[in-house]
Amino acid sequence: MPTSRRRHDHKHCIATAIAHAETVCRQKGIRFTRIRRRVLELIWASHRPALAYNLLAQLRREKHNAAPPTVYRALDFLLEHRLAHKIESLNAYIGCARPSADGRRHIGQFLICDGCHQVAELDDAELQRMIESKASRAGLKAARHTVEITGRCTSCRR
Amino acid sequence: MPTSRRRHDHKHCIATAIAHAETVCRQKGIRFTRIRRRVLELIWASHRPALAYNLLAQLRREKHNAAPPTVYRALDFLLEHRLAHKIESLNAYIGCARPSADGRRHIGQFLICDGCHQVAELDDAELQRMIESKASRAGLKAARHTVEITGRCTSCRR
DNA sequence: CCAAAAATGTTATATTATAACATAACAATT
DNA sequence: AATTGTTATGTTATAATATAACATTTTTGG
Repeated sequence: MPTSRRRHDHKHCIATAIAHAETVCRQKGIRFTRIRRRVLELIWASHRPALAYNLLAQLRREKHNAAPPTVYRALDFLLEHRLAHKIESLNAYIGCARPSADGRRHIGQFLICDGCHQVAELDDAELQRMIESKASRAGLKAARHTVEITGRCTSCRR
Repeated sequence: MPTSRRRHDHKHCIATAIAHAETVCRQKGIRFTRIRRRVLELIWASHRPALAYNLLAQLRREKHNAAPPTVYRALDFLLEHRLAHKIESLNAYIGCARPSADGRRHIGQFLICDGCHQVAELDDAELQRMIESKASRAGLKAARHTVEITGRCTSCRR
């Protein structure tokens, strides 16, 4: 759980994520609009997964006419381009911490702490290979996977 | 994907699952009531995950006053005692195919076919060990995990 | 039987997500 | 600058998933 290291410079996390998103969007020729950018910033406000309606409430402070589709469309965009991920077991959204600048297929695995609710992302090729291999042996050609590991992080165990 | 084998005797699946549930409940001294049994039977009607409100609609045919809590309570019971599992990426429920008669902690992994929507369950110790080890190395003591692998089963690839 | 505990009934509502259609902004071309 | 197609956003309504809260019934164990 890298994010539990004390006093990490979180503004730097946000800035990096946004800069990366800009690069990706420029490269792909897709539009990083104000709404999409703002939603991504709000998601990155912490290392805890954000709920869609919380994002909406925050967005509304600045943008009175924001509605559910406003947020869900932005989320769909961010998920599609892997700038964010959905944590299925929480129905919540988190910024992608393992951007792959290249077009490589990226499938994360998530570590969720029960105590502080922080989430860290792995992108472990060995684990992915084992998953694909196990699936294949059972007759399924894996296209993607959801891996969410829940427990207690080091700080929360102290 | 074992369930895609031709003409498997599905009534046998159901009967086995119900018989197992009876055994488990007797052993644990918990109550396998009519509602709980019926919901488990409905879940086992196929190897596809069942949606809670579909279960409710079916239940209502026989039990006019069934309401959302009727189904969700039964589901909670079945999940708690690991007679069923929730597929998080689908918000749907499936019967547990890997009953452990002993009290052993059982955490499944799921194989989901995009084509026929059937789900098979693994209970792979090696995979679980790798997951726990990767989590541990990243500073998380894993307590449980959600592993849902999506792709195409053998029959659907033909 | 009686009291406590567990399960179910009942009503209402919270939370998450999408449908459907209208309008606006943008981009490329003339 | 006007035209046109495309993408993004606005807007209203509603679907789908899940739980809260409290009343009543059923079961269990003394």
